[in-house]
Amino acid sequence: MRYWLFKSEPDVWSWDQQVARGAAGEEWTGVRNYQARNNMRAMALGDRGFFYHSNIGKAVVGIVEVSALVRPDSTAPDDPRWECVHIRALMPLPRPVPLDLCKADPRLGDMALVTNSRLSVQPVSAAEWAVVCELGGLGAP
DNA sequence: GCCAACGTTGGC
DNA sequence: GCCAACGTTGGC
Repeated sequence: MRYWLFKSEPDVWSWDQQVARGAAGEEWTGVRNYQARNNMRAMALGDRGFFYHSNIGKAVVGIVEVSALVRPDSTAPDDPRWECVHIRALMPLPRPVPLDLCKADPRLGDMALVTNSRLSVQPVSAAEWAVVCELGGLGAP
């Protein structure tokens, strides 16, 4: 299983809205960046991802799961370049992990969230995944 | 609201 | 294929 991070501005699409979709999940529309799209092409069913609130909040707030493989983005019907996966909410982080906490943690120095702030769909390493989960109050010993 | 960083577009 | 101009993202 691989790990990812999905960014959303909460006034456009928030964690609460994602949760409200339940197990049905939701199409992750709107990505118009090749790197981000390519990351979605690399996703497998059941891959996990962080749900990150950009702009407002600036924190990792929850965990999602890839619930449908990449397919054409329904919001770009005339442009076959753009594709997206579906994701569903699994659980919130007991404590949201703010961006500045990620920046301050030396173990996350290479995380794309820290080094490439403009990429909206990012890969997360297994080590980074474990650190953010720990900071968020999940799976601590 | 500003602006730096970055990606994309299009003229040459 | 280069690169200047432009647009967008997202932190501050």
